[in-house]
Amino acid sequence: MSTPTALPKTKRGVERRAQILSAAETVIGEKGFTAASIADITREAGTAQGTFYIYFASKEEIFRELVLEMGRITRTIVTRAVSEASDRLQAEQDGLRAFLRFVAKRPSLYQIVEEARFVDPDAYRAYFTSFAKAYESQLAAAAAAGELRPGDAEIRAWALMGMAKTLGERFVIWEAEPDIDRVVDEAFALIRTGLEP
Amino acid sequence: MSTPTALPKTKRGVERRAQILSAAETVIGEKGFTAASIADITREAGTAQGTFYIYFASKEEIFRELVLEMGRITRTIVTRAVSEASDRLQAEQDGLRAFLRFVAKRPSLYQIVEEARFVDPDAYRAYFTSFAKAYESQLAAAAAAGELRPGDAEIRAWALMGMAKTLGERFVIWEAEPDIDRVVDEAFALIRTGLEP
DNA sequence: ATGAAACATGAATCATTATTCATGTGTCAT
DNA sequence: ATGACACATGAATAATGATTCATGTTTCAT
Repeated sequence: MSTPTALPKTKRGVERRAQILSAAETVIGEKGFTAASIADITREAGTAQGTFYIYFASKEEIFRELVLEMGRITRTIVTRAVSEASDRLQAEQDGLRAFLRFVAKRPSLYQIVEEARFVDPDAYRAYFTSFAKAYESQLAAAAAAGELRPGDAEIRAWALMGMAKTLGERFVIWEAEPDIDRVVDEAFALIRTGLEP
Repeated sequence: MSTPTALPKTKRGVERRAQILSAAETVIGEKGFTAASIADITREAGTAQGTFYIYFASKEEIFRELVLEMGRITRTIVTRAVSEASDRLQAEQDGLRAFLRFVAKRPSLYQIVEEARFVDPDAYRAYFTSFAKAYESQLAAAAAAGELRPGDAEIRAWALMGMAKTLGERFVIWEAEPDIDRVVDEAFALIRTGLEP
């Protein structure tokens, strides 16, 4: 059922596992978890169906793996983008842009994280909570340093994450030719100075 | 397959249909679309399985119905809350509060709309797009009237919707005893004046 | 070079569930 | 009050697709 499958021990095994994982990203990202069958995944990977179960205990397990991968990548990308900023407001703008570019590049992983809400709620929560924790402490530090207007860092973190998520969906995923810079500029203006005239 | 089922013609029929719809909201809201079986739904409704197909052509059809219902209710609730506001900023605050209260009251419908992204993407898009259209025109009018700082109304609408959605999930759905007023106050402060000191 | 451990295969199994249907019972316009 | 239509039943059907397994083939430490 959920015996955590051991990692492969040969070079070939490592490659096969990666092939299958990548195929799963493609297929599940396109068709969704339920519609994507193991047969679809192994066909995409170019292996027999049984091979799947050498590397993953279940369809759920490979899915969780994809969510974890997505978490690692997103955090890395955003952290790197933000680390070069001179102040916190600049970091907000850079982070948003990096995130939206990532969504444009890997829309499938974006889809997968959202579907995790239903397929693997714990993984979903962990993904956002771990992101939010880091985000929150950055915001709190910046506010304490007077770089931001005072305010609740936790609520801000989630509000800003939600904004980014939905902008990514609407203006990147749904758009044939996303204009990321325009979205970043407008959204950042809102984040920076608000709606009040 | 998808012959749109005719509406019931007797009083009993109308009641049964409503029973089944309500049971579906409960069961699908709790277990999710895939895990919720027709048997679960009819058991909850207290009818035989076959009865389901007198009123709905398929599991997908009843799901779409629930998404549409959610759309009607959300629009009604938010529109009503907003219509009493004296200015647009006040409307933002009132609308957010009304939305979060609704989420607290009907978490199942909230879940269902999010799952529509995978089960019925058209319905999902229609839900948010129709909401966004109205929201956008309100924001545009308010900006033109000088009640808001100038800015792109479409991007603003989606950014604010995204914020509300995620705050609802994190601070209402995930929280045993949501403190909606606190969330509204903090989020509104962000919306009003932004992060800049 | 070689054999034990790893890996690969794909057809068969097995469980789950949406949907149908043949046979009733209830409703309500006349 | 009654018959035509609407509704109700739940067991049978049928499709789907995850998982297993018996039988090979490949790898690599020795």
